[in-house]
Formats: sequence, structure tokens, C-alpha cells
Amino acid sequence: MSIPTIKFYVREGLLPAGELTSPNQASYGETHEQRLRLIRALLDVGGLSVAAVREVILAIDDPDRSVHKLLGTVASGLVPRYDREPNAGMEDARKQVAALIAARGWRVQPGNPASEALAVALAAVDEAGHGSFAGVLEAYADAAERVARADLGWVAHNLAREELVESVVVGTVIGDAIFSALRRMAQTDTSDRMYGQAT
Amino acid sequence: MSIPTIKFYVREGLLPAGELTSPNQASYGETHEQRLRLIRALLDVGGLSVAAVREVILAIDDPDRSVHKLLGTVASGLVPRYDREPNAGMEDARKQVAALIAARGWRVQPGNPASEALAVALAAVDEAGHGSFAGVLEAYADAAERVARADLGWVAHNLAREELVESVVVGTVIGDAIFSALRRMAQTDTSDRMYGQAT
DNA sequence: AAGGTATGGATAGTGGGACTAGCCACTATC
DNA sequence: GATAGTGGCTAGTCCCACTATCCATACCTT
Repeated sequence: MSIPTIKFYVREGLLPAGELTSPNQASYGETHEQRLRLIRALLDVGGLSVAAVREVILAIDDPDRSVHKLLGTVASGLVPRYDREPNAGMEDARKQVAALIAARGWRVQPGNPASEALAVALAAVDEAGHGSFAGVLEAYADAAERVARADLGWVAHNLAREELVESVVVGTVIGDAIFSALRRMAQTDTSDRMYGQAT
Repeated sequence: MSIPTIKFYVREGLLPAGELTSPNQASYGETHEQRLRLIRALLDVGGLSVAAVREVILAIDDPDRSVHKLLGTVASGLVPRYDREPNAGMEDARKQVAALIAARGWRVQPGNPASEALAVALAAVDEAGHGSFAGVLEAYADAAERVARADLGWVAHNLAREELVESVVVGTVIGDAIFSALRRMAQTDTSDRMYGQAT
């Protein structure tokens, strides 16, 4: 981690400035190091932008924010913002999402960024046109519930707010990367079994 | 979709050139349109780079490639390349990954990009230091298996190679986005139930 | 005390990625 | 027969994550 990069992070508000011991000497402590690791994890592994990391950091450092709100903020920071014009496919997709939420009894706000993102993705699958994804969606939703329970269970054993809050962030962001990798491995395995020899 | 952008894609080798009906008039057909939708889906929803999309397109259009190989190519194109120096944490993480693969009986090559990515992500979680992720990993792997089976099942009903191959790509790439969104929704729900009022 | 090295702070520059604009010769269309 | 649009080309733009350069100062060694 080069010094210029750290300077850059400080300027960007990702990292608090070191404590000045003299006009040209600042000391960085354990918390700085920890924070730096968090930043690198979010940037490299989580693939967040610097701006998104700043959002997340601000949320973490806001002591008035409830854990539930924090998770919401982190989730929003993570979801890519699609600014595609509304078309016919999106309407159908939104209905599909609403139906799923209702069927599962999930407590999520209607205008939620995640459900918007889901609608966009479903519309894209539909446009690409290779048959209905509906059946698969159920399996995905089952898996997502399972994963979410594991996530929150993992987080729960941290009692101190500081710790808890960082766990939430790490779990949410890096969890995505972990799951993607696992999915790809499982796909490789399944595909090997199905198509390993033929086709 | 603006004309300059299409020109750009043609230059970049994502899209075949239209058939010239006269020196300055090319006609684009149904397949072009379809291909364009695929490109936009991979770029926007899948978040791939133009270079990665080119890789994928080349793989799709290579009739000598088996479906299994194709899936491998797509998966590699998707996995971000981490070029972080090997450190102590990585070694542990790799062992953890190897153990997981063994325990699951997954048929994946050892040097696999996905398992490398998994190791990096696990190392990052570990470095961030909020308790062992091991238990959660099992739940993730279960979920990943379930999702992979659903994916491949969805793909399987396409008999024509063309269709099959595009389904694989779409499912792999956009499936990631879909699952992420679902996970976030399920997390929101679970967190609402756990922390909705307090903390 | 002197000189080399490093730091904090600030401004400006770099390199990569994804388009986008401008130009030219030409042609389809009104 | 003017207008507007196109293929093919090069060059430019914008954004983003960093880097490099500068300066005055201060630590560190001798």
C-alpha cells in the first residue's frame, strides 16, 4: 500500500487523517490499518467504486444508524444503478418480482433498489429469449433465503456494535464474491457430469 | 442504441459487420439484433468489460468448442483477475478451498480461476477479521449446488447448439446479477425480522 | 550543524476503458 | 438536386483510480 494511495484515500474521505504529532508527521494506528484492510476488501474483492466505499464508510461511522438501516445502505451502495428507459419487458418483470415477494412473504419495500435490479436482470433474460426463467427463480430464491439466514447468523454473534456493523458490510460485499465463485465451481462440476464427454 | 455505438462494437469485434448492400449501406438482420441484445445484457447487467464480452462471443461462435469447455471459458471471462501478491493468508485460504472441493466431491481443476477467486475472497474475509466464515461457507456451498443444478436444468431443454450455448452464457452471467439481487432482498427481510425494531 | 531523506498538503497529470465526435466520399430519398 | 444518412476511419472526450510533482518543514544520521 503506497503512501500516495493512502493520501488519496484520505482526500477522498475513505480514511480519517492521521493524528498530527507535528506539522509534518502523522501517526496512523491500529484502527487505520483495520480500516485500510476493509477499504481494500471492498474495492478489490467487492468491486465497489471509491464513491460507493465512501457511502458505506459513512454509514458505518454513523452511530445513529440502526443495523437494519445500515444493511439497507450497504445493499443500496452495492446495487449497480441501471438507468435504462422503462419498456414493456420491465413492466412484466416488475410484476414477476412483486409476485415473488408476495409469495415468499418477504418484507421488502416495493421501490427497493435490489428488486429494481432484479427486475432489470429478469427483463434482460427474457429479452435474450431462451425460455422462461420462472422455475429457476424459485430455486434461486430458496438458495438466497438460505444464504441470507447464514449471513445474518454469522453476523449475530458479534455483540459490539463496531464489530457487528463491519461484519455486516464484509459479509454482504465479499459474500457476493464468494457465492459467485462457489456457483461457478458448482456449475463446472455439474456441467462436467452432464456434458463432460459428449456434445 | 446509437449508430456510433454499433460501429464501435463492430470495430471491437463484438458484432459482425452488416452485409453490404451498397458501398455505404449495410443491412443488419435478426441475428444482429439478437446478438446486440446479448451484448447489452452482458455489458449492462453482467457488468463485463468489452474485452470479456469479446472472449465470450468468440467462444460462442466457435463450433468446435464443447458445451463444457464453453462454460469454462465463460466462467473464466467472468471471474475478476486478482493480481495480489501471495501472502500467508492466501495459503490458508487455498487449503480451505481444497478441503471444500474434496468434501463436496466437486470435479474442478485445482488451478481453476473460480477457486482462486474464492481463496482471495476468503482471505479477505479472514483479514478483515470478524470470526470464522467456515460454517457459513457450508451453507453457501449448499446453496451454490442447488443453484447450479437449477441453471443446468434450465439450459438442458434447449436442444439446438446455438440456443444451448447462448442460454449457458446468459444464465451464467445474468444469473449472478439475479442471485445477488435476491440475496439482498432476502437479507433485507431477515434483517428486518431480526433487527427491525431494536439495535 | 549539515545534508540527505521523508512527510503532509495541495495541484496537476496519467493510463485505461467505453464510448462519441468529426471527417470524407458516397448514395438513398424526397 | 439539395438533404440527410451511412460505412470506414482517426481522434477526442469523459470518468475513474490512482500517481507524480512541488514546497516547506522536520526527522535522522553524522
